[in-house]
Amino acid sequence: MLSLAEENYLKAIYHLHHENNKAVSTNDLSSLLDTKASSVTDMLKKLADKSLVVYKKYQGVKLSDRGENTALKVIRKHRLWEVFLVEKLNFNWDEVHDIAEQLEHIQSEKLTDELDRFLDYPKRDPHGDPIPNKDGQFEVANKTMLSELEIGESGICIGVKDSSSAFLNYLDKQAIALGKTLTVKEKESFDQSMLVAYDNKVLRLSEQATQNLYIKPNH
Amino acid sequence: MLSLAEENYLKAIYHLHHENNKAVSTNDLSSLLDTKASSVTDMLKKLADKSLVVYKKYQGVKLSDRGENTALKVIRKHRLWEVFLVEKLNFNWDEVHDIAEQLEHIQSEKLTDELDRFLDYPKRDPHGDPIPNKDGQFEVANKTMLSELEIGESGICIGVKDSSSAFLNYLDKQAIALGKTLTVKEKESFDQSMLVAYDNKVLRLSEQATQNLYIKPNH
DNA sequence: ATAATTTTTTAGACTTGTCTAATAATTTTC
DNA sequence: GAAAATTATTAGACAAGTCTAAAAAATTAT
Ligand SMILES: [Mn+2]
Ligand SMILES: [Mn+2]
Ligand SMILES: [Mn+2]
Ligand SMILES: [Mn+2]
Repeated sequence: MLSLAEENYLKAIYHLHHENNKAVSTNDLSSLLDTKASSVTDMLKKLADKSLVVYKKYQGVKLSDRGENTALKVIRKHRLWEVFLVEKLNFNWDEVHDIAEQLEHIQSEKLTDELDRFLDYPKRDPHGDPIPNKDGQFEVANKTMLSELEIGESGICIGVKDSSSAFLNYLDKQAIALGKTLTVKEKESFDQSMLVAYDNKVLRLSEQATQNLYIKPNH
Repeated sequence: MLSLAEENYLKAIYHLHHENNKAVSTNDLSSLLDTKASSVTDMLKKLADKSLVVYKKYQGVKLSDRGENTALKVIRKHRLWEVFLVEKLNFNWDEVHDIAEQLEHIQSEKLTDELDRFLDYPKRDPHGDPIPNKDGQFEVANKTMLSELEIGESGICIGVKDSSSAFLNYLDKQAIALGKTLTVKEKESFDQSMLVAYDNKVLRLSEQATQNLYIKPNH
């Protein structure tokens, strides 16, 4: 059975690997996990000994099949608990991440699967991220960044890249939520900001905002 | 913030203290927690440094007010999660303890209180144990051991002392559940076993069984 | 009241996961 | 292609929580 620390490393390696599609560097792990690089090196050796990662000195690290499987289980739990907190316990989407970071380490396959059933097998978490099923499979959505849309194009907001409280609160304040249809009215070449229409309003969104909103484009 | 180990010690001290109403010994803690006595001594010193317990060498340990408060919070969480698992996730009462041992350490007051609300402020857990409210208060039931009842007396089964899987499974097999009315028909002085009537049957219960069933006596 | 037994504490060690400081390898710059 | 900068690893230390073995205190028995 894996420790909390080991599970967190596997999850971090999974996320970083699927961001850039190449071996994950010690420093990237160190900054994501908020630990020193030397601690990361130590842990990578341990994970390699347990055949959870493939690690060669100075060449970064990748998950083994077993490692990826384990990471997906942790991610599944994280996202299911986030759904539970929002759907059943009245939490807002900006409040759930830290608690899910704790709950994702609870060990009980029956608990996970019963929770999944209780929530009616949700496909996405409150931030739009896909929830792996019991076998680790999940649906990849057809999505682009809002910043990629051209003037006149529109699409449905289906997720956030940055799920920090700060960004989620900003979206709440602007009444931008998952499921809303956004239409690009103008793009400012000076600062890449956009005028975006939705509901009955038009709003200017900064580049930081448009580069963190996932859109399912219409057509 | 307290570690998982510290919380488990506080909870163990709480339970042992309220069993015998006297200072808790190192060996009793050691056997309940399944650690060596020397480890217990080490931890008691740490807890005393943090003013969570009152500890004097060779004289056992008691909880401070802060320590008792903390223990009650952990117990509250443990029992609320047990209710959740049974009421919402289809768990049987003999399957919930080990998972609740993990869930009781999740840190979020809002989570605990929302869970309480979601479950409709339950007063007792699946084993009949009282659930402390937000302020640590709980209802003490008027109860005796089944073994204390005289022939002809009856009462409602409201809890178990031993909540091991083995005992709970045995009760399931005999269809003895919380809420059932039991009537003592005979007591055997040789082995303290009892003939007990409930539903439409009469059953012989051993001393081990009758000393682990809590009864709310009629009148 | 001494001896024997039991309980508890101390001393020293080990594991996990982390850190700092120093060193080594790799990559970038000129 | 050497020097400089960056990235990664090693060496040695530390805190938490545990262990074994030995010593000390308390309790029980004679
Ligand atoms: Mn999250
Ligand atoms: Mn999420
Ligand atoms: Mn329990
Ligand atoms: Mn219980």
